[in-house]
Amino acid sequence: MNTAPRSIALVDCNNFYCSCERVFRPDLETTPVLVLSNNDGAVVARSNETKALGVKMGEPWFKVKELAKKHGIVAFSSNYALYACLSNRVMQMLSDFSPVQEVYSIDESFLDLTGFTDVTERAYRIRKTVLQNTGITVCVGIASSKTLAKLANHVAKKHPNSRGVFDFNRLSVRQVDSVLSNLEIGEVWGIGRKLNASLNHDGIETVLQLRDADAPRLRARYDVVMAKTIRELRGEPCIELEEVAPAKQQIVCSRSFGQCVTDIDDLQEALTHFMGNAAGKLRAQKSVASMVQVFILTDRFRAEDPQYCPSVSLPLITATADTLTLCSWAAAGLRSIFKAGFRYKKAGVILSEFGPEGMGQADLFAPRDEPDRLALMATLDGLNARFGRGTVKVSGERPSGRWKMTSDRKSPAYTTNWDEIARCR
DNA sequence: TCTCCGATTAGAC
DNA sequence: CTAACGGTCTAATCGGAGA
Repeated sequence: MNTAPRSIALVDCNNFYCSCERVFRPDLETTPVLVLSNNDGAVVARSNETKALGVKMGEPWFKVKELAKKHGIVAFSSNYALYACLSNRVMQMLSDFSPVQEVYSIDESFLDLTGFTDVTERAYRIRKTVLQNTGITVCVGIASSKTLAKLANHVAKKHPNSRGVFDFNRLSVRQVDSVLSNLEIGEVWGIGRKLNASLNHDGIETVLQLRDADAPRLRARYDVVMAKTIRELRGEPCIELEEVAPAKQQIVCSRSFGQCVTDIDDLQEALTHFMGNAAGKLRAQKSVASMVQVFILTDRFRAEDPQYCPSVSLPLITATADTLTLCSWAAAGLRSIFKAGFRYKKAGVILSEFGPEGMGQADLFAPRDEPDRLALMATLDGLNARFGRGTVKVSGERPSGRWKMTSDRKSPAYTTNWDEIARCR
């Protein structure tokens, strides 16, 4: 009988986007830094110094701007190419420390360290290796379930004397209770704002209280996810590591515009651009889609403007991943919902109802995609992979770019674009 | 009554 | 100088429509 607990590690990069920006700007090591969402809308990452100044996650940039100026906070537009590149390097490095890895998000990996005799040492080596090779600091939380590993990571981040590693498995039962009694349920993976308030209302405030709550009663009041969370808090692993990411069921590409757009041709141009992006992702996972959805939105924050947020669903007879075909469906969709006289702020496309590429779907007599069209798409994907996204794209005639998002504070593409590296001194 | 669907909600990052 | 609040994705649940 094997009674040894699992050792599941959650490795999480600290202030990831900010850390990425600093990798190429060591002069900003002690300067407060923040990173903005697409369209420079809201704060999505803060360095420790910025957090200390009271800047909140998700705060709109226009509300922070004054404070930023006053304290010399350096703000960056988000540079996803840079973050993805550094993420890949970090994840690759982490894979050396365990045969079982789940890349959970752009800055987090679960690693199964069960069976290693030197789990804590290994965790410190992970930290050291990633820091030395990329300049990015990570924290490691370890426990017998993913939910507890996430909590352990939170403790490692918060308590400097942990030196970045915290392992529940090395604690006595009493010590675990003590730690859990000092954590609020909002820190638990899966407990968001609504559930937090609702549980508080039932008198459950600490993680210890949640763990020891009457499970059947909570199961009745909440859902199966809550039941799993409680079991995981008790140390019983019931959420397994997913080593291979399952294929997406839906691919969305949407953006807010830098300025409002009134012209159907501008919306068309934007949708063509978004569809190029979405179809590329679709082909990357070797799927074809048989549903296209298109939506356009006015600015909900301008209460004085008339609002109009239509969308349309277009079921396709023939599933496809061909950008040109998908773009013409998107264009048809747009024509069917567009009304002049509104100020549109956002638009997007959604692909869904996926099937495997090359399978022609259930209807054997349905028309197939032209083979030379497939070859064209393969060539396009190849060029974009080799020379960077956007090297080759479908042309919406008369490109105006009036729909483009604001991104005034973007760092150069250090790791992906040679020209921009050269420009940066 | 059962099931399937779309829309809505909640959560994560 | 103004006005200014992100993008993707999954799972659960619920109510209505159709079998």
